[in-house]
Amino acid sequence: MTPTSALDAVEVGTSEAAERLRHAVTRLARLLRQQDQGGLGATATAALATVNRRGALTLGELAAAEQVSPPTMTKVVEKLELAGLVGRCTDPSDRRVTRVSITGAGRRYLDSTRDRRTAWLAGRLGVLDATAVQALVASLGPLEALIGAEGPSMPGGTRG
Amino acid sequence: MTPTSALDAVEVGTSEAAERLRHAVTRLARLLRQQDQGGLGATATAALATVNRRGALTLGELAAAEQVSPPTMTKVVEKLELAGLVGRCTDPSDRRVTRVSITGAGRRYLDSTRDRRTAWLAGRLGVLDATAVQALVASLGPLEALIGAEGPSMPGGTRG
DNA sequence: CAAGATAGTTCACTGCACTAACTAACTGCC
DNA sequence: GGCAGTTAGTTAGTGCAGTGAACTATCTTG
Repeated sequence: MTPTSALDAVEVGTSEAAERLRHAVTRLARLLRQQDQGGLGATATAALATVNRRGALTLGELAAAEQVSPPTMTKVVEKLELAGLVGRCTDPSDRRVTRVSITGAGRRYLDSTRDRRTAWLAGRLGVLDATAVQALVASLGPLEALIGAEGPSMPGGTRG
Repeated sequence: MTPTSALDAVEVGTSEAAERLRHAVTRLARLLRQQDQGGLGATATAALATVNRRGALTLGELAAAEQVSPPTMTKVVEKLELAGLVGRCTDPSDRRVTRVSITGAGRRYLDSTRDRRTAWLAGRLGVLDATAVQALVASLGPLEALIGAEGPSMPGGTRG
């Protein structure tokens, strides 16, 4: 409780920053979800993007990657499969395991809807000045590190 | 469509940034929600914080501030009132209007749970290096501007 | 083959959010 | 002063996302 250094100030700042970040993220997520209506849903889209990025994954891996529980991912994949965007195949060596892979339609879907999906957010980014956008872009790496995501250029090291 | 300037590059970057931001925010929001379990819920907590920050608000103002629909806010305030954290009083000049104000218990609740609520996030912030934290802190303003939030030091001008 | 572990699924439930429809109160007009 | 129109909030009904517990099917080990 008595770190007589700059860390103390950082700690205080961290708490406030956490509070603001929490608030901002909560609301932005709600806005994003509202924008997404009529589509697959935020989780399904994110899962599809992850499958596209990382290739054939097991259902469990995908659930872990998207930080949802297995039952949730089962339903998400079900929906994606119904839409023809992913395929499920049983792993021949471990027949319990289901591997999920993206289909051509899935890839096309991601391509064709990327603009629409990001249009709202990109539009709002567009009205910010360059400095603000730069600040946001600069925060993406830290944000992904915070989540423990395996985004582009993550050195790993999740210590949870 | 032919902005022959740095704006073009910015546009391309914006789309990618939007995609990454979307993904990051979606997952971080889910993580935050998972952490919040056992409490009031993210929306209720955020609403309480807003009431604390901005003083007595009408239900509609609060709904707009938190970007939820009026019925949702009705239920949120109901819950908060049930917990004794806010009070409702009818505006004497417009008896349709309900003004929501925080109670002492509400203020105490915010104080006493702030650490716990932000502990997880602050903890994760803590393992990032100073540069990353700075980048995140620097992004808070832009993030709030993006949302259209009236956070600290926002010049107002909600154009909705 | 029996016993235990693991991957995925089904089931029943919770919680958050929405739209549509309703009530109560205020405003304006005749 | 009383009735049409508007505004604030609530109630009712619905959908979706996510969970935990229990179940099935498969693999592993003795």
